[in-house]
Amino acid sequence: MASESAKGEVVTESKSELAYRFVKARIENGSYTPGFRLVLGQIAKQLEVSVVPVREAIRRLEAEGAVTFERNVGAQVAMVDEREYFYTMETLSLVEGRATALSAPFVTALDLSEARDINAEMRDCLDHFDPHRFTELNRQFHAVIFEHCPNPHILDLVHRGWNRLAVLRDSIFGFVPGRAQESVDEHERLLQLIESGAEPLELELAARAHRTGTLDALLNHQANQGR
Amino acid sequence: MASESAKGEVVTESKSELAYRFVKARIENGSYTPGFRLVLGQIAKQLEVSVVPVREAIRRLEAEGAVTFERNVGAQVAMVDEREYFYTMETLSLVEGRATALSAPFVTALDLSEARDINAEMRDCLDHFDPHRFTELNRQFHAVIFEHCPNPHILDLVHRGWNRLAVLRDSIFGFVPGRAQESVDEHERLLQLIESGAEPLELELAARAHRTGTLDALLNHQANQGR
DNA sequence: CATGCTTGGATCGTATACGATAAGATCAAC
DNA sequence: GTTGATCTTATCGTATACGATCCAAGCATG
Repeated sequence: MASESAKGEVVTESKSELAYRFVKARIENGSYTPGFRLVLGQIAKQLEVSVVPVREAIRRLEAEGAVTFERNVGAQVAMVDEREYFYTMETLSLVEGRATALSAPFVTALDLSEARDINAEMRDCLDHFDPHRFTELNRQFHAVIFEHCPNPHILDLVHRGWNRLAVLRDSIFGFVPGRAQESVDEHERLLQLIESGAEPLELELAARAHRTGTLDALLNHQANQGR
Repeated sequence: MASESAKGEVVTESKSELAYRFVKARIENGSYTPGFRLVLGQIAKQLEVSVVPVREAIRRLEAEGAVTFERNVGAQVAMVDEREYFYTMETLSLVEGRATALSAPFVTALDLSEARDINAEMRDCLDHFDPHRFTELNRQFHAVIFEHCPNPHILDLVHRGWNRLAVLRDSIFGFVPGRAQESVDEHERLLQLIESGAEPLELELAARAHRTGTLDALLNHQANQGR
């Protein structure tokens, strides 16, 4: 009874969970790019676990839309069509808007301060030109607000959307000139709306516009580059 | 080489898939009600398969939000708070509206006719008072339209929402007096809009209102019953 | 030289087995 | 009779093993 808890670490992480986080992290940080083939045995060997939990992790990711899995053939990181992607982002903005409005009443002063810290660090990223970190912080920013969302189902829809977006994160996101600055400013405005107890609808529309703004900027940017 | 294909049946269904459909069907038709405990070994025995594919199926359902799974404790059909539920439906309506608008250009005359057949059968259900079948047909109706949705990610958000709603389907849905009739009429109107090549925005709003109408009716109904 | 068949290896799919965990039952002490 | 500790059992979590499947490379045949 002493030996297993002697590990010091929190004992609570199943192998399956480990594999899940492992693969998901690599997809999100771009090590595994869309189309990358995920071989169960390989991953299992890397993590020094058997294939069973790895398989389970992969199927979870499949259910989340981050990977595709074909019977007797194997899994690969989901491929995405950029055009589809933009529509998805826009639709996601509808859900995010709602989630923001629902969460607002439960956001504490501490959260607001934390969010402002994150936002400040995002400004720094603008100067240092660190798109990767910027994107990460952006996610954290919204997470601080959404973590209070009283409706887990809606929150789940948001997370699912994020998982999808995650696959292309670094290839699509990054800095669209000028937009990142706007984005940071809009964050501050969102916080002020929350702070002042704005009407849910006003918040919803503001949050929706925040995402839509990014989308428009992205499309313009790509159009200007002749895509 | 002869023996395995001699089964006549389509060989293509993994045990895991079998288990997945099995459990999901029972959740949807109400055999497994929210809170029902899903014991891996039991299900495995019923299906005459080992626990591994069952486990995989359960985790998939977990990722879809239909069941909850606690480490070393087990799985159960997801519990839902009705209040949360209504908000979820409303938010889902936003996504469904978008999905409808995106799908419309690809809906064929054949689809329209099929949809009308389904809708006619829904009218029959009104007479025979068959809520279960009505709900099933309702899902089919929308599936006929959505199957053309050019954006799999958005479609996936819709399906995920449906999966969540499925858990409570028979306890929440069913007939709200008068609403079912309206619903059938709105379906016909939606079909006409699609047929006439209406603007995407018009379609989106109409489809959104369709869902929202059901929600309002539901809330009123429950309020009148003193809930 | 092209085409179809055979064979081999890599990978997946699932069964079985066993250790680990948690929840309830039993029993002793107060 | 209540409380607390120990024990039992049901169930989960994962490793290992093996059969099934797919893919590609090589060979035979026209």
